[in-house]
Amino acid sequence: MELSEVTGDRLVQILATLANPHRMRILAALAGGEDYVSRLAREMGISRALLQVHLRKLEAAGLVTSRLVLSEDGKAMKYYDIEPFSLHLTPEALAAAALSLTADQSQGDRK
Amino acid sequence: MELSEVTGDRLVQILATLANPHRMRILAALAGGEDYVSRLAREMGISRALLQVHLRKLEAAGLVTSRLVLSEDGKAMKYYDIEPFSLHLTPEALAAAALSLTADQSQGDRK
DNA sequence: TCCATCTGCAAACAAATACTTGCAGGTGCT
DNA sequence: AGCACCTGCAAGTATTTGTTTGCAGATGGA
Repeated sequence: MELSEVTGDRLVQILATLANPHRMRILAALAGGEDYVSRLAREMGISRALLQVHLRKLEAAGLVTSRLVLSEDGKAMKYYDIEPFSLHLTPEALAAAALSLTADQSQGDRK
Repeated sequence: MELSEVTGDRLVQILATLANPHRMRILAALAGGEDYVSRLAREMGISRALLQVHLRKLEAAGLVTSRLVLSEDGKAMKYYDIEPFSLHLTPEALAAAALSLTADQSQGDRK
């Protein structure tokens, strides 16, 4: 995914998603190869529920993908993998992205 | 500012700061040249108080700088300017940054 | 003096986020 | 049946973030 391909709104979503220690560490972990939820939670030392919440956000932002795999012993495992991206942030790039921010001037038109 | 120069924690701060429509538009406006608070607020159509809050965040993140200028007619004007940055975000780069996240595993050790 | 401009900030409220806890369903093995 | 795995999600609470409103101080000119 390239910066030139995303709208301002989507860029905001992506940046907000990346701006979190847990999610950053999750990406770091997945950078070493795909993994399934329970195991990843154990490796990171966080609860599965918490991990799931973050994984859902990462997936919503398009930063990771998931697939359900039936293991040999019948267990359903959900594997997550990184969706490659390359976002070169510069003042000019952001200025360009800002042009495609939705009309209203705040964040997600409140009321 | 380069990605390799910032710690994981600082990167989180920077990304969180960028992940906001108002602040993105402020940067876009400043990309066209420095400006002072009141004028910028008028141009953007937002309140001065709101703009100030966002400018403070941008400055705290090191994305803009400010200087107080005494205009000819004696008014004190606060000019803001962009602090150039170039952050190339990739899974690998984030993984590297994640290594320097502070020990605790959540966001800003709560209690 | 009154008005227009510039600045700054805090208090109060609204809304979005993060996290925990608890419950639910599934398989297979002993 | 009971235990060890796997999954999913919602309710409740704690915390952070965003925004408005209101006040305050300064200058210069009519």
